[in-house]
Amino acid sequence: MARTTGSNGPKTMEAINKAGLRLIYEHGYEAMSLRHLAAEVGIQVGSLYNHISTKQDLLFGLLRMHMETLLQQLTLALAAVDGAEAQLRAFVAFHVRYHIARKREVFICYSELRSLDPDHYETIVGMRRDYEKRLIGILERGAGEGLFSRDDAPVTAYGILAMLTGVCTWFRPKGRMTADDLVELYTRMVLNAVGGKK
Amino acid sequence: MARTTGSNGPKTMEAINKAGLRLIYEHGYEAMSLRHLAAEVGIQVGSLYNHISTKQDLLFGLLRMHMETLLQQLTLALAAVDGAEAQLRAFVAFHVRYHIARKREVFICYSELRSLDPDHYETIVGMRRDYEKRLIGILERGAGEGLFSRDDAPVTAYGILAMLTGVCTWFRPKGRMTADDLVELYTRMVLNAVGGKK
Amino acid sequence: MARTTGSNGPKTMEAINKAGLRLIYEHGYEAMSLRHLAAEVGIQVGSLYNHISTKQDLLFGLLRMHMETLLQQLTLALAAVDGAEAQLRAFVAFHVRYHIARKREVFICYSELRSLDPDHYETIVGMRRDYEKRLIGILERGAGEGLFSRDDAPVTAYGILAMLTGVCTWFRPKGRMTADDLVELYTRMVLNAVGGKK
Amino acid sequence: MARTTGSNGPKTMEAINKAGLRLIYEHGYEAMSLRHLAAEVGIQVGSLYNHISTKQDLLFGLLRMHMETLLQQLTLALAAVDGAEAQLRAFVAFHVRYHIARKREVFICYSELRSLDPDHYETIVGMRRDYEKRLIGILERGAGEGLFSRDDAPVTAYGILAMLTGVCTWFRPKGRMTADDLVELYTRMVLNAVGGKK
DNA sequence: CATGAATGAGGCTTCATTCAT
DNA sequence: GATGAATGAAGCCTCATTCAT
Repeated sequence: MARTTGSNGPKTMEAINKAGLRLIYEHGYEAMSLRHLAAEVGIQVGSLYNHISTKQDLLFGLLRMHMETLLQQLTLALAAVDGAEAQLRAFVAFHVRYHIARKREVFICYSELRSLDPDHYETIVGMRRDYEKRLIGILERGAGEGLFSRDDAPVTAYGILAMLTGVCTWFRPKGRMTADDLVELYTRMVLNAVGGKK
Repeated sequence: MARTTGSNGPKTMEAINKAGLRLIYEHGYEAMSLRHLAAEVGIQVGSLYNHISTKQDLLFGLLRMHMETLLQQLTLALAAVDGAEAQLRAFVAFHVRYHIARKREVFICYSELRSLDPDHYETIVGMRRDYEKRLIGILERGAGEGLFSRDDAPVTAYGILAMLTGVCTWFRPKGRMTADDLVELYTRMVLNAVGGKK
Repeated sequence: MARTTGSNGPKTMEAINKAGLRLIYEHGYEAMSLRHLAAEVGIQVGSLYNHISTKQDLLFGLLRMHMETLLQQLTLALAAVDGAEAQLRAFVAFHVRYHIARKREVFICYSELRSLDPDHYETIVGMRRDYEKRLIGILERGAGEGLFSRDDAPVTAYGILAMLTGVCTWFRPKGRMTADDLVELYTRMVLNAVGGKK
Repeated sequence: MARTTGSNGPKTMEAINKAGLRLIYEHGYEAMSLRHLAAEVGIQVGSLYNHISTKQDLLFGLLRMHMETLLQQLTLALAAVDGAEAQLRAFVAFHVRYHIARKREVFICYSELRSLDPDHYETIVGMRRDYEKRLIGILERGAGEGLFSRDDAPVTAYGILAMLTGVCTWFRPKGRMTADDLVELYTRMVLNAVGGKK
């Protein structure tokens, strides 16, 4: 499949990352064999090692790149707006859209954490915690301003994140609902869920 | 660990299920070897086959048993109450408590779906769909009675389920929050999220 | 080759050791593949692992067993005689005969030291040093009694050992010389070499 | 190590030989990878092939160069003296000093014989036999003149060679003994060992 | 019911070598 | 002369599964 003969260095690396992402998503890291990956890229198994150092490194590379992009883009998305409510809206919209667009990266970043070496594990989990702290911060600011409920902010955040992240499990772009509809619905649900006034 | 030498038939099967559940939870189905499992149970690899027919069957057995229990207990929990709101409260309470108590079964029932043979996959996914339908039914009834919002019930249900199920990822019994606190908080959040009056 | 079908456990282990010894002797540890070894034994490669834990362990097992036997037999050989000269004669006779009889074990015990893991290396080298000390002790006792020269005993011992050990490189049982002839000649050379009177 | 970037042709070849000698000495021919060698030289693997034709050729080149030098130098050393005893003394002194000075070349010339292709093997072994014949010749001449014992000259020679060659295994320049001391001691031992008068 | 030895496939990784640039 | 990407074979080792005892 996808034989990119005559491909040069960078192209091959890119092809490995792309195919690797898909195969890990579909079969899981443990279940994906490098044989399979190489076949998908259109090279010999041994040739993979001109581009990656180990199978583990391939996984780590994918997850780290994902987390870096995620954090970067979130920063951009939140920089644009002021006020706790607007920021919560922006967070929900960004998170949902990003998770729909990159459902495979997101999925393996959760499901394959346990396949990481201890060091790599710590790195990724640390980045994830940074991400969560952004939402927690918004909730706390909102609660401080009397906009949101004063419930435990981390636990509230975990609930919201789980709910929003769930979309990459079931959302289908051609389903009953558009991404816009979904963002609107989930924004309303989240605002209601944390709504202090009432 | 758990070397129960001299164990007789049913006890061994039980030990296999218990150790299998833990090992699959900790390492994943693909990454768990029968050698590992046998060592944990305290028997030789070959002896496993006096109790299970294949590795795949062990997984399927665990997942099916889990889903059967889940559905059964949900039925009991919902049978006790009347009215959409009370049923929604009962659902949230049941789901959260059950997922906290059986986090390993719940986790592998999501994460190892892809490790199932096609037939087994259909069976388990079918049972899961039954479970989801119970919540969807409650939401629709509540919407019909004007208690809940009239948003897309399945999508709303998916959001709620994802949020509630998330607890088995992060909840620690000795953490800041008791299970009761958590149930209360999440019940409120869910009711707010679907609350139609406003 | 050498298909011992229907062979049971201990027999297989023995066959592995025997074939392993020969192959390591002929090709060297690094150059001997487990494929090759398994074929020689008449089993599949994977089946080797029912008897050995790693390739390294196979090597270590062979070397340790060799050194243990060597030390044991030397003790027996020296226990039978009294006096430094008689002991030196006994040492030479024992060493030459043993090294002729077990030339393969002896050879790999020198040549494959570097293939051992650090721990295993220390163990074997330690046993070798014990062996050398026996000869050094005899030389020192003899020198003390005025029978042998008073030259540096360890260096003298190394020279003697190298000379005697050399036999396993070139001695052929059907050659010009019998083992008895060889023992006689080398005994005389060694006694002359260390002879103090003069 | 030894990264001599910008090295030109002959220098690179020299660096390859030097590093190759050391790596083969330390790890063995089979265990030394060209990757390892290239890294040591400071070039890429592929670049090695601008200087050597195969890995086997690298080995053969090292061994042949060693044997040529050895034979040449021996000729020089023996040309200087007359008489069997003086020649034996010269042989011992030369052999010990050379083997101390070039212990790595000497060692691999024994240990890696088996790694040579049949043709290369014959060439090197032939040169070795030439070398041995020089000592055998001396012993026979000495025996003919009544200076040495009339024992089997080749076997006597093998014993002497083994003893002398052993030095490259254990001799340390900063040890208890200087090279001069060693030459003196071993010369005496050898003369005693072959001494006919007595 | 448990054992341990066997199978055959397949896992990740390294290797010597080639060759277009 | 050097590079780096590719090859294809082979390395050690682990796997799920079977079966005679």
